[in-house]
Amino acid sequence: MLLDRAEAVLRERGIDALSLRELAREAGVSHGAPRSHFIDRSALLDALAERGFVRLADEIREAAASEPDDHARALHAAASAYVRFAVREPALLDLMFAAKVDAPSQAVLSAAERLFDTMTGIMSAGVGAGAYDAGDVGRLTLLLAATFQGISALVTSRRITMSQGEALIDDAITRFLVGPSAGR
Amino acid sequence: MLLDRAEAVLRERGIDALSLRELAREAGVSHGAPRSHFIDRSALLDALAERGFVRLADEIREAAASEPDDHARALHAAASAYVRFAVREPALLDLMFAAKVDAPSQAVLSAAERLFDTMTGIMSAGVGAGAYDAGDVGRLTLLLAATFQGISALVTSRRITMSQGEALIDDAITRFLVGPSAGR
DNA sequence: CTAGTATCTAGTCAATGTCTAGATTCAGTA
DNA sequence: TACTGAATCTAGACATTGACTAGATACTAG
Repeated sequence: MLLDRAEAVLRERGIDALSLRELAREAGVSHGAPRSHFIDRSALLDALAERGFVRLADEIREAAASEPDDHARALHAAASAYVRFAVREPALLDLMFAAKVDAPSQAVLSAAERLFDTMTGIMSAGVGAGAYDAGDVGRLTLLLAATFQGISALVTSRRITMSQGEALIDDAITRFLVGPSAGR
Repeated sequence: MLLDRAEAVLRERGIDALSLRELAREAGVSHGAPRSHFIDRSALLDALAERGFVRLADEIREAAASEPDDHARALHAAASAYVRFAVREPALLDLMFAAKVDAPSQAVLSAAERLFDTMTGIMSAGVGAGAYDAGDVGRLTLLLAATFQGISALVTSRRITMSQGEALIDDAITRFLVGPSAGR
């Protein structure tokens, strides 16, 4: 599909190299053809971001599901999956969390919400395991999302290496699981 | 200066609207004139990112300095300054932490390092106050930087509101200060 | 078979980044 | 003072791109 090819360009050569006309050329169609599918370049970018959220949500859900009996390990697996996604698709993650001047599209917003819902599910498993109170899950999930995204941003912007990122994950999750009981 | 005007365009209309030719027009010079100062559009963007890091570092240093006697309040002030910067300059912050396909320029890297050094200074004050061990400062500063950046990213990408961001700061710092003593 | 929708073609336009040759300005020096 | 060299700017050119349009073509549902 057109989006697959666009995603590959994004991955290999960054967002600046992503051109509607070049995608059309590669696909062997005329330069106006993509317009039937995406009215805008920004519509294409939105579609890419949307797919990115869905894929990222899938990957961390699956990672967490690989450790159903140990909440700490599940969190760790999810975080690791998040950072690995960031390393694999840095430009896409950038796009997903780009600062838009106008409001993000509804499709992107709901895809982002699906990611957040997935993370909420992972965190809720911790309630059953006694890691936190049910009433704190919302706030804590938000904090977890911010932490994952922050660590990933440091890695994709080349401020730290991937292995430093992994170490940060350890620190973050240790702290995450220690805090709630001691915190109040 | 040219960079001031570029920063204003970035703030008001986003990175896509930032055009060398338009800057030249506004400055009343020919379209080729900016080339004497910036060989590339990306060179201009790098210069903007560099300035952004310097300004952000100044702002959080000053914020933390306003609470010299209370480390927790200093951290809170720094975090709040960070998020306020993000709200004021979302596109600039995006630029500062953009995922580059090639390595970031040396100038940008060292400006980013100055921000990190500033945060290290703030954290080091916590050692004297007994909040953490000196040996943990490096790792904890990295985690703090990731947390600030993550919260800011959620705000600038419109996933959460600014006041939710402020609440997240509270949670993050509470957790940050509780963890170290209990964590090991 | 037909009507209507989806997709594609081909042409056009304005805007942009980049490059180049040459003019202009200006500070420091012989 | 006169000259040199660097910094800055001008003006023109070119390829590329996103956006828009009118019209052709393919495809699907009734």
